[in-house]
Amino acid sequence: MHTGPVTDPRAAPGARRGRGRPPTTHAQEAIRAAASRLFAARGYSGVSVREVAAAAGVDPSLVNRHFGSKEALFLETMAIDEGFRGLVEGPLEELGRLVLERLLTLREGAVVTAYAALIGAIDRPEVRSYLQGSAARHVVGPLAERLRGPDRELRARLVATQINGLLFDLRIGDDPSLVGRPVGEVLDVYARALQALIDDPTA
Amino acid sequence: MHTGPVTDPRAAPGARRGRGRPPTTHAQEAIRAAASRLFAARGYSGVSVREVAAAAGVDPSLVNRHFGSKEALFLETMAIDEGFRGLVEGPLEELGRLVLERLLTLREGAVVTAYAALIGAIDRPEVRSYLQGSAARHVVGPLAERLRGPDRELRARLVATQINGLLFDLRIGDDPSLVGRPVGEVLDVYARALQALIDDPTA
DNA sequence: CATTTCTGCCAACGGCGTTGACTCAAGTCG
DNA sequence: CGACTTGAGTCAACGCCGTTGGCAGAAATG
Repeated sequence: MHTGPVTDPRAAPGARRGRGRPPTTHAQEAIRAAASRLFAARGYSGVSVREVAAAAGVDPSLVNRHFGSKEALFLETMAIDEGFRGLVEGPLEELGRLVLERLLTLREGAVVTAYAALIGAIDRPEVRSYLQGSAARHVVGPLAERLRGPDRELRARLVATQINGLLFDLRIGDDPSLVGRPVGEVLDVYARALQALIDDPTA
Repeated sequence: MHTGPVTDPRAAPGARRGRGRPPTTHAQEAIRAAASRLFAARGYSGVSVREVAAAAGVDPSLVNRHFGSKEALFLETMAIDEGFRGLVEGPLEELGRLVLERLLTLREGAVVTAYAALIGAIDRPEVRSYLQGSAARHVVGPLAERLRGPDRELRARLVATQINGLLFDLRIGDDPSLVGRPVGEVLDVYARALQALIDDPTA
């Protein structure tokens, strides 16, 4: 059930190879597209390799041949952490609000959907270490440098904790309190909590 | 490989039943004990039903006969939310600190271990709704009643979000920043963030 | 004692992620 | 050109998974 042209000459077995050839085949791209859609919609454990293969119109063993394993495919399609780049940039005095505006704008977008899927697969050690690294790269690291006052590293770490809490609750809340609520309300209230960690406590 | 006395007369097939009989059999208790230990140590997806049965010294099919399914057994052994009862009791002025003291005291205890396992199984819809209900019962409900000022429900909800964030990070942090650190440090810093939601913003 | 109830055992089901052997087209090079 | 290598795609199978249904037999019930 793939909509693309089945008669695409590139789909023929033993597709072109060589120097000038693109590094991915038709089947690889179909697998990646199907995996992105299915994992985002139903999570890691809710989608089987055979299902991805069927949606992509290929043999199940091709998935592991091209991507190594189900988990590697999952990380390759869901781990889009450049979406969080620059999350903690901006003036410190209003950074709490700024971070939340960015997160809630991202909401419903591919980045947050992917993060929800990653959170659902937190049992997997490799997913866990990816999330650790992502938080370190995009939140703790950049923020700790800019904070003033004592406990900079810890405060930055706990800002990441608050962000994780929000993303986690967007995940466990299928419809409820947070989602569907006017963005401004959540924003104003939670921004105070974030700002309490950003402000220099001795000032 | 069960250490208990195999010759325990109660272990004989067709153990006693009837009015005065305890509502569980030897096998049921062995399964429950093995499941508690294994799920707490390695999470939902890291433990198979057959493994629990082997550790309990019983046939795998007995697990589903007595507990219905793997997921039901998991919830029955890990869902110990009475451990969070009274979490948000105490004077509002220092409730942020008080809540964190309780949580970090619980840390390393069975309650937090079980919650880590539940968080790891957040993909399962029934686990998700259990966690929602638990937060509503022990945090959002009792706290919203006591808060003063605007947005009481939302502020209580976001306190639960912050608690979830902390528990989530205790889960994804296998060893690092938060765990192993002097309890007082995390406590003092994060308490400010919690208190920012508890205090009446108009006061 | 006859009947019901329920524990526990066994074998099997369909589905899972993954692997290895194989075919065959495309590219490489003597 | 022809031999060789490379890698995509196919097929069948492996071992493990959660779960189910049939069966034996002891305990409770009358």
